[in-house]
Amino acid sequence: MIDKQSPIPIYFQLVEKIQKEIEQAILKPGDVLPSEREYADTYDISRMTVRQAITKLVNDGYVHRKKGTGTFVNESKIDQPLQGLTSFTEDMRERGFVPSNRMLSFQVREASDYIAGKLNIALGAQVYEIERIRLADDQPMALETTWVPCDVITGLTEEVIYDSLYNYIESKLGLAIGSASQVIESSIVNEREMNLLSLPEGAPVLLIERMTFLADGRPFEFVKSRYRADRYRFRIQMSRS
Amino acid sequence: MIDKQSPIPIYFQLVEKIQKEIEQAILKPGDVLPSEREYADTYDISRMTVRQAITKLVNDGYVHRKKGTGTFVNESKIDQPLQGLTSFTEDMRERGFVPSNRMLSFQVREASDYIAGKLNIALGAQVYEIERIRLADDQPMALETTWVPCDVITGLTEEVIYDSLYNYIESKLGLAIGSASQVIESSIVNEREMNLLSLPEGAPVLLIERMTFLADGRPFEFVKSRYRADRYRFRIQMSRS
DNA sequence: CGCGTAAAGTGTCATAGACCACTGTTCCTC
DNA sequence: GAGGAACAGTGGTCTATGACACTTTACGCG
Repeated sequence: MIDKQSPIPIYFQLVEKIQKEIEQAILKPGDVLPSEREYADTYDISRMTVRQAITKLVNDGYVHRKKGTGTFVNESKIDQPLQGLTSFTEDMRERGFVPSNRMLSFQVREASDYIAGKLNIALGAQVYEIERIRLADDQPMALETTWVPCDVITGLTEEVIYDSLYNYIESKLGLAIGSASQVIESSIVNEREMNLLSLPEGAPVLLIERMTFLADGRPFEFVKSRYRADRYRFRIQMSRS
Repeated sequence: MIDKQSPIPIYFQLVEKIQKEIEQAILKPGDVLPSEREYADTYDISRMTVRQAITKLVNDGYVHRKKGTGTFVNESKIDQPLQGLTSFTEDMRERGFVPSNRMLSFQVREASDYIAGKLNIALGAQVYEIERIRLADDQPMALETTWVPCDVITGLTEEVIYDSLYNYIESKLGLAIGSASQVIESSIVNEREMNLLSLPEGAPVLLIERMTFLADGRPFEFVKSRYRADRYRFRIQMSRS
């Protein structure tokens, strides 16, 4: 288990061992770890070395110590960066739904003042404008309009859109997606949305505006979505510092 | 300088001493700290104790170590909680509003099944339940109910709440806030909210549920907020990977 | 049976010494 | 002068040990 001859420090071997046990649910949230003295005896190493290992696990958010009681596995692994930037397609798959689209319109047009400003492109530059209904398990989930500058994302077709825009950008164009800035607000459906999303009058919807940037900082997408509030909740993880 | 008889641990006295020197610019960014052995000699303490102090400073982002070279003061610690996890108070200040509260109720009670489950505490354990109206520039912005387990956050008073809970936890209790998980959804005001938030019937509100965790993984706060959709938009930044 | 106290177990703090790998300097050789 | 080897200093790792404070459990007294 612990190889004293290995060039890998002993304390680090122990860190990895305990991490693995937590990930494999051998040690579950709330469980007590063996005591420091016990680890020291078991592996015939110094207690200070055990301490060094556990201190690292504490700093990494895996466990916490309780004076006079023991060391316990934490509830939520803070470390897991599972909650990153995802597309609708990825988002729905993660939630266990089968995502699909109903295309309403796909066209190339000149950017309006508003859109050009958002995407930081010249007024009147060409953009793709895509409007579609987003479905999850064939149920309408959201109405979405997307604007993409033609000179940044080239060769866009309806087929690409049916698959996954993000996948196309990363796999086919070889561009790295960097970050996104989103604004979320609450609203009431208008008449058009009522019909398209099969909602009654006065139903609440979640408005999400998203600006997405490539890793080099160029904006490549501006999206306005209206999600059915009865079917969709937006989840995020955030951390201090 | 270092008092071995003090109940304050030696390593911690050293941490504070070095922190002060950095804050008072006696040690400037880029400067080398005295070596571990030098500290040990100067204050006649063990090198391991010095090491413990410096390790804390490394974890807190004050300094970094360079093998075979020395320990250096980091560049100015950028105040970073910006796009991260912020309280209502911090959030509003950032947006240029003056935040305030109108307390509706403040009590200690037994956790309901639902709340105990959320906060991962024993059923019937004591929690603070705080309900208040959040104001920005004296205009009602949100209705918020907060549950805080008594055994995790001790000594909570109305005065503390009027100031800032997060500030109290970090400054007074010395606990580090770790991460939060939020769920955002859209809804329509109910009658009670209508009156308290001065909204017309059928107005949309943004529901935000937040679970907040200490750095050690313990949940310390569960909040349900209802924001006026006409005044509040939720902004987030996220990045890939 | 209840309550307090003792014991056992835990993390916390601290000591002193040792060897290692890495970095920068100094000095010697060619 | 250039190159390399030796050296001194630094952080990184590890051992072995001890005292202390806090928490839970067990026991024994009343």
